[in-house]
Amino acid sequence: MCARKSKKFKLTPAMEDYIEAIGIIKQEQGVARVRDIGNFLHVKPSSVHSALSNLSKKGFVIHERYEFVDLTPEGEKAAKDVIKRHNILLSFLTMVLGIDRSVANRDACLMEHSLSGETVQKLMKFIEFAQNCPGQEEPEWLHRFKHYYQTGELRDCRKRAGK
Amino acid sequence: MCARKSKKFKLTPAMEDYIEAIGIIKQEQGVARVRDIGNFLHVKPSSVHSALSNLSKKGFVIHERYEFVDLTPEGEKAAKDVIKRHNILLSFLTMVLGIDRSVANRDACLMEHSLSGETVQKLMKFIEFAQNCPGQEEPEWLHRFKHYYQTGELRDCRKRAGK
DNA sequence: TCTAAATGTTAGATTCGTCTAAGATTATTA
DNA sequence: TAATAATCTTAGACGAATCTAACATTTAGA
Repeated sequence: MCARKSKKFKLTPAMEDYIEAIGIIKQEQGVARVRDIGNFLHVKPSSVHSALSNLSKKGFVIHERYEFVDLTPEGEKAAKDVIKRHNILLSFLTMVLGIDRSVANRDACLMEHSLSGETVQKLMKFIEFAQNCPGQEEPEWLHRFKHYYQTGELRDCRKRAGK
Repeated sequence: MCARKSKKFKLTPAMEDYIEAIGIIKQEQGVARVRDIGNFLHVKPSSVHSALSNLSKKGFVIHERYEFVDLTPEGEKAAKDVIKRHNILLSFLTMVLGIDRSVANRDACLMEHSLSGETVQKLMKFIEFAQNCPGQEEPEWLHRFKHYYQTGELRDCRKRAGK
């Protein structure tokens, strides 16, 4: 339990952040520049540069001197994957737990690198479950949770029918 | 969104891991030695040593040459805090999402360093809510989620009474 | 067009967390 | 108790991720 040294991830959290940033910036602005990435991640252009040359060697980004930054197909795939993890966490934190969006975003940014595939899957299903209960804006159990959170009071959690 | 460089944490994830390990080992075996900590975290004794001298300078651990390792009151507090975050995540992953314990533990180890106070609070309440629904081993909504997860089928999520 | 501002790159330093290898100390046991 | 085993410490190296400061290139405006 709690071993240090990940092994599991080919990409470090930092590298995932760069790839994610490039994906988001490209999506928002069409192209990504060194400066944009630096602003997005709050690091200096020189840091971006060294990260990019690393990711370039590893085959995730394309970056010619003084040019725009782009993702390779593998980079695109990685970006989509991190962004998905981020959004799943964000949805859970805001929709289910009712956490403030900015706090939720910060937490999601940090946690998005640590989720196993299994957890991503199940969390996604859980959010779907919370969203898809038909015929209402919010399912009853979630409403009850919010009530419990605010008042500390557990209202009728009646036994389920079968079993 | 997604700024690198935490600023927020006085303790790095690595340092939190060391403190947590010491707390757990002390709790299980009475005393913690360099070697135990190294085994626990899968790092070499020399790494433990340098971490300890760092934590010692910062006032979280007490460590005299060739002696057992101990936590200062501040270290105890920090250990309790991380362990709590770990356990909350573990409970959520296993009990609510139904994730395999070993996977859940691995995820919890990585995520435990990234939870804001607000998220810890709400997640704890959520688990209490799932546990404390009276008169049953598992609340109905959780049962429904598991059904949904296994079959993809949403059973009657009836409208809640009021509102 | 040519110069100033913006942007990008390079070199070199720093911090963190790890390692290996060698030596020091403590514990065990023959 | 003396040799051996286990444990701990030190020294030095390395990779990752960042920074600052100086320099190069591109872009845009006068």
